[in-house]
Amino acid sequence: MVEKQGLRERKKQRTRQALIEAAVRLFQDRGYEHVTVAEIAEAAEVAPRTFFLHFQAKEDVLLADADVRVDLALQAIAERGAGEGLPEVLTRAMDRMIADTWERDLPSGLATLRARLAASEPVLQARLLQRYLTAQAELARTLQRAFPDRLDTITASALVGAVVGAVGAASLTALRRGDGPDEVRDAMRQAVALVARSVT
Amino acid sequence: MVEKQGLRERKKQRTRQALIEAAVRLFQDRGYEHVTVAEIAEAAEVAPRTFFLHFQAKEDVLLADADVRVDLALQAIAERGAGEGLPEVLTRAMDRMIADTWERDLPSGLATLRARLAASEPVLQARLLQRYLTAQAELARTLQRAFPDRLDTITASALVGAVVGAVGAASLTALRRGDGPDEVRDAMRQAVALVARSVT
DNA sequence: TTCGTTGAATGCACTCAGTGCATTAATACA
DNA sequence: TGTATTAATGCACTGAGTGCATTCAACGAA
Repeated sequence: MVEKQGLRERKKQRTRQALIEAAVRLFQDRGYEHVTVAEIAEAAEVAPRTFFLHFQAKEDVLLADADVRVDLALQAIAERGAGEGLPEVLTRAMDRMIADTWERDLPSGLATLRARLAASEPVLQARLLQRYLTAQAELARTLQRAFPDRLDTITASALVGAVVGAVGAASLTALRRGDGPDEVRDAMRQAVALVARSVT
Repeated sequence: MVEKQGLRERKKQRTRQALIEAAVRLFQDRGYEHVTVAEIAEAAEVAPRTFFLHFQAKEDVLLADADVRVDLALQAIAERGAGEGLPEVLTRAMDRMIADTWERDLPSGLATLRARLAASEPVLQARLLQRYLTAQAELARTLQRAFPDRLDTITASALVGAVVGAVGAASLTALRRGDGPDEVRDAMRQAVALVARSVT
């Protein structure tokens, strides 16, 4: 698993990591808006121009590894059991994503900061939800194919939009009021359950 | 209803409208990223600085009347009748927004333009989402205050997130496949109905 | 070991979004 | 009429992000 990459690649990753760590530290101290890209670069001991060699935009330094776990959800839909109905499949798919988020992102300190900053900075918030939106279309298509006689295109989109919107809003609200990992996870589950009820 | 406002206010609105129309036209012709604020101002025959007197940011020119629609929904919640339950109020609030969208945005092509631009420009997509999130929080707060014994903070957020997410996804899907105003409106209504069922 | 190739990092100059501040000129109002 | 507002403007500035040419260390083949 651990590919012994070349020295060049390792150096590149080291630079990238230095930028992330510098950014996180500075954001923690002074807030997202009050830190310039130039300052991040200086703290990481690279040229300002180098920052944009690794990240498309300032926000991306925080979202770099916050990948949307779409594959897990798609897989969960594919694993549909014989007698399983729509609400069960939907709930299982979302639970899979939530569990992964809870296990990997929420307990780690760095991820908590990311969540906190994302909850308070509109720009970050938007970028994060944008990723979920991109995933929505794919989820909707897969779900419709799994329940072709139950869902038309519009209903499938609406349903996925609803569940993603609900989970997003619930987790954001929980994070904003300072909930811990367990409460945030519960809020997300509650949101899924709410939407699942609409397709009983 | 038609307040005869002072000359100063009317002139201000005329400037604002000129900026919106110039922006829409230019965006249509050349795409969002390839139009500068300076060019919009020039086409509207005002100084560049004036643009930011009317809009906080470049993308706000496309969401100019979104605030009005949020107000419509808030008002609909406030007008809650004696025997009206949560699903009725929610449906009425969303219907009010949908009707306004259908009457004003869909025929003018503004909604289509917005959807098309948002689909092709990630930056714009992120910013538009950000605006919707802000509106969501306000709606959730108001809805919770209207049904304090029925909704906790998380459920209120999840519910509003669900309905906004559903309507957004449904309308986007309808617009993407080239539906006309009536079909888009019906798709949005269908999405609301879906979510409303979860709180019967 | 040598030498040509690759690519990460850099420097420079540039565009554009957005802000702060002071000023102008037209409207509102007493 | 004279005074107070305020929309619009001009100017100078910060900071994000890009295009381009250059440098130099790592790479790989002879």
